[in-house]
Amino acid sequence: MGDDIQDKNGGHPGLPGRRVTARIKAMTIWQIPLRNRVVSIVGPTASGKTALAIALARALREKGQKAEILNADAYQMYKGMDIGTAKPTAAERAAVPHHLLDIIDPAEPMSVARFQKIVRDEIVRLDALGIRSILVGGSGLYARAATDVMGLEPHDEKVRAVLEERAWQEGPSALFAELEEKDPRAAAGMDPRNVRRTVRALEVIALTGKPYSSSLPTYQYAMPVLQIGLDLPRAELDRRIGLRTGQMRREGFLDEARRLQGRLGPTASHAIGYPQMQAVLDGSLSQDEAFEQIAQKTRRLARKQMGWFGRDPRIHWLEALDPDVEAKALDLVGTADAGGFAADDGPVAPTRHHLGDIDRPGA
RNA sequence: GGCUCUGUAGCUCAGUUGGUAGAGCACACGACUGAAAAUCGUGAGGUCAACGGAUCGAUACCGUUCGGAGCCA
Repeated sequence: MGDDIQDKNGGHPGLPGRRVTARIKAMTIWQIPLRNRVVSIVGPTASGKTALAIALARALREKGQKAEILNADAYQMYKGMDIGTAKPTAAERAAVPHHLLDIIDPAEPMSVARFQKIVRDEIVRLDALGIRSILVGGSGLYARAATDVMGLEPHDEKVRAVLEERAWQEGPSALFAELEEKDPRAAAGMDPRNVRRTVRALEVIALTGKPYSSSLPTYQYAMPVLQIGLDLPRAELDRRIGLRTGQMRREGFLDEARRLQGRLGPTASHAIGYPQMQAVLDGSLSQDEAFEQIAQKTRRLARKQMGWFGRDPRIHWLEALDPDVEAKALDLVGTADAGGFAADDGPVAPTRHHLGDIDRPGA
């Protein structure tokens, strides 16, 4: 067998370049072949991804197709973290089957690699049943891990712990110096002060003996996918975030956090809002201050998400405020299924102004 | 009314024994492969409350005014 390990791992791009990509595309040999094209809905929090996904699933159902929703959000996978993560409501879940919600305990750690395995298994399982997966998520890395050619290198808790201990003892620059020596290319791609990334690079090198790819693969799908992005003006986004934060407060976010007290693991404890609620429970923060902080952090998250998705040239952007978004999304799916789009590219390369700087002053 | 403290970046505050200023957070932009709602980088913000005095030179010293806080009456 001439099976190439690199390939199995998702391939490390940057070597052969565009030409090979084009050939693979022409042959449509997918790393993960599917009968039903996956639809991935991305965009900032509070842009209406869940609502669009449900509307789309229903519209497809009317056309005699089967489509169900897969959660691609790291924090909504946790049981009990409902209000703070703006999990779809019971009514929404009743409308269309949702998968990958409430699948792990808050104490458990989540990771891109683990998520990649879980979603892909689920996508394949549903596909075999003739069901199309509609992915809904706001985390760029997770969305990419689900649909893109992206092989994750191994991981070992002990190796990492040793490196982290060293970073603590010897300082980050000592570790980075070692990385520069062992893998100059990886080192060139990251900041010496970013301990997290330095540690991971050295971890991979220690485990595989091979250099670490410090940069993300080029945009290439591992399966038939259509990505739809929801865009909206910043002012409107901020307004919605404010409203949603207020709603979380009214729905009892504080009580939810009280129930989860002391049970949040390394990943779950980083979810926006929970540390703030904990501070309220400790008495070190007032509720008003806490919710103001939550809204602020959520706004920042939204900016970050817009930046991340704005860079992906394959996303087909729709205006969230457009009254016809649902119909337009359905059209996109139809066109994609008919082979109307090149496998990896949208019809129009997205430009900066798609991403909500409409309300920029001056001009 | 008297006494004391106080007014520096959007916010909380450093600082200059007199040579026109910084930090954290927020904001803008960016990087990103097993914590990603993470981690990290870069940048833009200030007639140092106002006016006057002394000084080569004031945000800093002196005076007055205005605004805040506290104590005593």
